[in-house]
Amino acid sequence: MGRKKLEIKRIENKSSRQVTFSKRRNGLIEKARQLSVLCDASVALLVVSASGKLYNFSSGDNLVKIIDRYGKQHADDLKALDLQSKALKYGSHHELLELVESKLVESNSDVSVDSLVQLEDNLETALSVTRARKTELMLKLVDSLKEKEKLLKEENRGLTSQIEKKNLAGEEADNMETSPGQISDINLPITLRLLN
Amino acid sequence: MGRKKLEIKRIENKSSRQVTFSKRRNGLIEKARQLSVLCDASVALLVVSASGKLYNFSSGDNLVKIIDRYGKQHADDLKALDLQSKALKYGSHHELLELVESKLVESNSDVSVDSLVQLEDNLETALSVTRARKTELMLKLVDSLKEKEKLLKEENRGLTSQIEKKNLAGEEADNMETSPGQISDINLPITLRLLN
DNA sequence: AACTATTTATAAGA
DNA sequence: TTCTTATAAATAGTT
Repeated sequence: MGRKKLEIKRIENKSSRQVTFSKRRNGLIEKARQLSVLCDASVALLVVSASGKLYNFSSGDNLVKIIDRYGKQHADDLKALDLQSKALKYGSHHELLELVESKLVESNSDVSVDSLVQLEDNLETALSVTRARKTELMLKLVDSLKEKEKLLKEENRGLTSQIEKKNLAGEEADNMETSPGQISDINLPITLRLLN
Repeated sequence: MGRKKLEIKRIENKSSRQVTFSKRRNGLIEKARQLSVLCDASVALLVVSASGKLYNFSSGDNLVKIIDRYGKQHADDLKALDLQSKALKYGSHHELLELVESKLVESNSDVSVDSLVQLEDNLETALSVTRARKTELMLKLVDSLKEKEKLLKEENRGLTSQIEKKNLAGEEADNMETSPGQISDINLPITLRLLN
C-alpha cells in the first residue's frame, strides 16, 4: 500500500528500515487496539526493535492476565509483571503520591499548591530516611549473623581438633561419630545498599 | 476499509462481530509477521477472543524468549541485586524504563502533563517492584544465615558432648581446654518487611 | 513531518 | 465459512 509493492523481506537500507518500522509499528498497535475494542477481545502486543527499544500494547489493563492464558508453563517466568500491577494497586508509596495528586486536583479547596508541594517533599524525605534506616538495620543484622557464623565455625574447628587429639591419646577409644558434617556455604553477594 | 466506514466501538451484532474478529485477527497477525521480517524486530502478539480461544504470533522465538532477550540486554546494572536470579525477572522494570524513555524521546518538546503523570506512575511502579525484590533478597539472605547458625550450633553441641564422654571414658585424660565459649545471641526482631 | 499514488485490508453482501 | 467487490485505511517513496 504505497507507491510500489514491497516485498516482505528484510529492508536493507537502514534508514528506510527505521522509518518503516516506526510507521508500521504504530499501525500495528492501532490495529491491535481496534480489534480489542470492536470484538471485545483481549490483545497483548510486544514489539522490540532491532536496537532494543520496546513498545507494547495491551487491551484492558492487564497484560499479565492475557499472557497467563498463554500457558501456565510461561506464567512463572512472568510473575514479575504481575507484581508490577499489584504494586500499582497496593503500593503504599504510590497511594501516597496519588493522594497528593488528588488533592492537587481539588483546586476549589483553599489549600495552596505550594503547600502541597511542600507536603509532598516532606513525605518523600521522611520516606527515604525511613527506607535508609531499614536498609541500615538489615545490613547490620546480616553483618552480625555473618560474624556469629565465623565464630561458630572457629569454635567448631577447635572442638574437632580436640576430639582428634583425644582419639590419638586414648588407644581403646570408642567408635563415636566424628565427622563434622559439611554445611554448604551460601554466600550471596550483598550489593543491596543501592536502593534507598 | 470496507463498504462503509466502521466506528471503532464494540460491534453489537454477534455474528458480524465474530466475522470481523476472524478477519481482523488474521490481518493483525499478518501485519505482525511483516513487521518482524521487514524491520528485523521481535514481535509477540497474543489475542484472546471473547469466548476464550487463544491465538498468537511471535517472531522466531517464543514470547518468553523475546522478553528474556530484552531483559538481558539491559540487565547489567540490575544483576548486582541478585546474581542468581534470571534476567527475565528484571525485564519488566527495564521495559518500563525504556518505555518511559522512548516516550520522552518521541514527544520532544510538547510533553503533556498527562504523559508526565503516566511516566511518574510507571517509574514509581518500577521502583516499588525493585524495592520489594531487594527486601525479599535481604530477608532470604538473613534466613539462610540463621539456618546456617542453627546447624553450626547443633554441630557444636554434638562435638562438645563427644568430648565430655571421652573425658569420662579416659580417666588419665590430659587437661585440655573444653569450655565451648559462649557467643552472645544477637537476635534483632525483623519487622522490616513493611517498607517497600 | 507531510504528501499522495498505490497497495492492502476489510465491511457488507451473496 | 468462503468469495466477491466497493470502499476505507495504511503506507512506500517522495518532498
